[in-house]
Amino acid sequence: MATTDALTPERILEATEEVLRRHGPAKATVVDVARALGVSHGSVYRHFRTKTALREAVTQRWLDRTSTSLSGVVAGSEPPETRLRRWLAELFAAKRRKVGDDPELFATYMVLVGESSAVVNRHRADLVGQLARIIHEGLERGDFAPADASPEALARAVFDATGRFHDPAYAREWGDPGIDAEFAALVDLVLRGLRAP
Amino acid sequence: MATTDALTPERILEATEEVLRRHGPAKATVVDVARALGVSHGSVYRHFRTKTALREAVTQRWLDRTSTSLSGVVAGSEPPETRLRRWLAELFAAKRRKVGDDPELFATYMVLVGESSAVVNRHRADLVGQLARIIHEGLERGDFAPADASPEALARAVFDATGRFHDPAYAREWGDPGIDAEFAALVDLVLRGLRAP
DNA sequence: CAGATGACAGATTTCAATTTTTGTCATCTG
DNA sequence: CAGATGACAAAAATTGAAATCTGTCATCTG
Repeated sequence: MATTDALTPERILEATEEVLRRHGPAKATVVDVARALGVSHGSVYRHFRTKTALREAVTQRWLDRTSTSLSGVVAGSEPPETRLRRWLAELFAAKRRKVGDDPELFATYMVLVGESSAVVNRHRADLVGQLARIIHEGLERGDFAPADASPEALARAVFDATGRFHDPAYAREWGDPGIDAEFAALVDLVLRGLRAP
Repeated sequence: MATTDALTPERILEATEEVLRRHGPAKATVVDVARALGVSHGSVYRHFRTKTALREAVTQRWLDRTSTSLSGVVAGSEPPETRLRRWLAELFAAKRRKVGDDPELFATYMVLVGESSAVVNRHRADLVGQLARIIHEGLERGDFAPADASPEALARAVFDATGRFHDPAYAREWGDPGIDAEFAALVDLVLRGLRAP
């Protein structure tokens, strides 16, 4: 079978994701991954130097799926304010979906957050960069007030301000009643802060 | 000795705080507290039904010291915007001081946060209430724009938005370089959102 | 008799022995 | 000879027995 024969990083990531889904981050071992692929664990180590690197690669792929989907909103043609609202709403929705659909992968992600892994930092920087692009456009068009802060600093502030609705540390609260109203109130406040008078 | 003779809740709390400071939340036992007081652990249980109740009482007292100090800012005579800025800055400063000066009590507090204890919820409600009073006054005076949200909802939004600078989950980042600039940027954004055009 | 005590049962934690896992590498194989 | 293998040492996790801790309560004491 030519398609499944070669042991590629891609195939290993696929198998690792599956193993993580089944066993969770605490129980999943490299030997499990090797077994799922029908190879020895030594072969897995040929492609990923450590177990940590493997976990990070899986998480990165998983997080990138969110970034990619959000970048569609950034590239949209609606006015910046609308895109910013949609972007924040979609980020919140995506995170909620991730907890609900993939609790084990979400737990893996939270392990990396706890270790403040480079992967998580890159993901955050990615998202803040997307925000900065929307805000930059809003400033240029005059929709947003030219505050004395740079688009990057504003983006960071918006990201921080909405942390309760995307930081995994708060995942437990995402099912609370009233959470949507609180999200709406916060987004309104932040957007009033950005908007030109 | 009349002053130290009676076994009062107050004396127990004092001793518990000391034991927690020395051993941390993981190692401190009720027997340690009793030993520090020179009584049997049964006597401690006469005043606090469980070890959890004792931990919560200590934490509550500790958190109340912050609330009380902040309520001075709420009662001040400066314009609401100034008080809001000061209140947020003092909350951030107080939390930083707490981590630095009392790491073990801070760790105890974080245990309760993890258990979403009633004490922590009361503390949060307390703080949001203080914010709401400042915001209410600002709305009445016309300094803040009468958004379609209630002072309480606005207060909650402000509290959530500034979480990175008071939620203990972020304590690790409070020493990062640039944190003060990020705090300032976020406060500016939030205050622009509140301010009347 | 109000309040303290400490023996006690059950729950939890600790610690050391054992097992499993990680990561390396000399060897093998197609 | 590129890539896979599995034996191996060191590190980490698991296990189960022993020790400690929590919470109760019958008893004691000033």
